[in-house]
Amino acid sequence: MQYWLMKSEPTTYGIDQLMQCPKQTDTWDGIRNYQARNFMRHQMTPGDLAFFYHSSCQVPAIVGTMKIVSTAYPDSTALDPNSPYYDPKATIDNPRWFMVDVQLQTKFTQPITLQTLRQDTRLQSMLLLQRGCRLSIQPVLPEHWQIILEYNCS
DNA sequence: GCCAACGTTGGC
DNA sequence: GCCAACGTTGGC
Repeated sequence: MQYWLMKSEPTTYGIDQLMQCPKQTDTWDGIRNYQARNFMRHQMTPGDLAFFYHSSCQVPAIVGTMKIVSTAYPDSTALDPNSPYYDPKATIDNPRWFMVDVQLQTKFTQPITLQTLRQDTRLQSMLLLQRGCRLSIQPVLPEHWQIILEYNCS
């Protein structure tokens, strides 16, 4: 069982959209970065938990938690010419990109902002906080997971 | 909107 | 396989 952090721009797909889905479950599609894809393909397991992170917005923040509820399978948006995530190099036989299903677990009453995370010296080694880290799916250490969750109780 | 940092592409 | 050029991410 592993912990993750998954980024999304709220103007494209925010936590409220996930909340409104049937069973609060949806596909996490559109990942077009090999490192992020490989995490999904080879390391994510149903039952893993992930932070939902809002990026490229006024207040970048962790806004809730999700559960991974499927293994990785081909990302259909890569095959759809009408999708903004269309990739002409993807084929049925060689899908190139993958996605997983996620289910919303909790939406935090207060977003835990990037600024808050940066101020906590215990979190200094988090990938998210490293200079220039653009990885949109990244592992989170169990101790970091716990520390961050405590912010939701205070 | 700026720009630093990073990832990808493609010629050689 | 190198690396310059280009595209993207994402905080500020």
